[in-house]
Amino acid sequence: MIDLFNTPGHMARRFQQIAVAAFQLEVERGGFDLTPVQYVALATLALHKGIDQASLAALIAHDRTTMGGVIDRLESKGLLSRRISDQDRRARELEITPAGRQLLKKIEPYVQKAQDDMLCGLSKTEARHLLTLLGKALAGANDLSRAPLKASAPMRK
Amino acid sequence: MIDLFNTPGHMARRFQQIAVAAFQLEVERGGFDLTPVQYVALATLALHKGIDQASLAALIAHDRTTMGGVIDRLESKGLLSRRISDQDRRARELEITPAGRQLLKKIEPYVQKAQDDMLCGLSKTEARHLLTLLGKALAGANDLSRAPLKASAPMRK
DNA sequence: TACTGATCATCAGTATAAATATTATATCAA
DNA sequence: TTGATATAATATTTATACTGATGATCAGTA
Repeated sequence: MIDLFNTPGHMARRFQQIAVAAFQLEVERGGFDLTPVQYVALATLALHKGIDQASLAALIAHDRTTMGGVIDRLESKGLLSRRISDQDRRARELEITPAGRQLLKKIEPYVQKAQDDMLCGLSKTEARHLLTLLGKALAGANDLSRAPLKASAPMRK
Repeated sequence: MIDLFNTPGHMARRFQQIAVAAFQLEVERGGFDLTPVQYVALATLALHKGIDQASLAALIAHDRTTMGGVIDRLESKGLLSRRISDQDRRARELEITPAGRQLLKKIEPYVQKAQDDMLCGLSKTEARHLLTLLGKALAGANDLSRAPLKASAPMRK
């Protein structure tokens, strides 16, 4: 019989569950209304002006279908704008709005606090060690998920 | 600016994403139709005959509401049965069916394989170390999530 | 030009996850 | 026993995540 509670699968789910809860808690404490995924998408967009949805999804290892909904919600909050690309009429060019940029700046300390919170049971050294091992595991198993992480925007062959 | 890709939050999401994908892949390869959550619920039920939904949810650190849907799907697959408790007519007593028990037995090697897959980037020693650190982090931050893990079924005050 | 294959976005469907409200039932305290 | 409180399950809403399919468009080629 498998010892469920010590499997990487079960621990992965718990860790993610705690990560989301910590994020929500801190961000709400700051008076913001933003989910973890929305934050990551917006923060990444801030660094990649004019990127399209599929490329953004690839950058943060998200499914492109899921990303559509995330973008919708960010757009309706006025945090980004979306327009059809001149170069490629299939693609939507995304751009962060001034409101989005301002939100990112104000929310950052709360996000940082949440990151610390979820590792509160570990020493500084242990925390660093955990992130290193986790990073190595992710790199090794990256291709297993539908939305593997790509180092940069997908190449045109 | 936060380095998103090395935050515990982002890594937690990726790790969970890969865990689910590895599980689906192996389980499908074995010809089964079961999600990770459904598996954990069923395997835990096998060890706790006659438990009610809320207690099962608490045992595996799941939200009560979410568990309702999971149970529904397991019931419709004929893997468990549900009846109103004699002791407490609010509660539904759950019991794994013979079909459920048989499925658990047959699916186990595939589940085990998935657990190995998601750590394929690590050596045996590193994998053990990662699980230890992850366990310690979870214990320290357990109370942050809405569905904290409880050692046993919730106590009656 | 017409064809082929790939890509971008979207849609429908299923499942997980949590928050909130409601209903039914228990339990405790006055 | 009654009234307050707690709990079990359900329903509803919002958000994430993936599968498979479709339509529009693009790039390269015959």
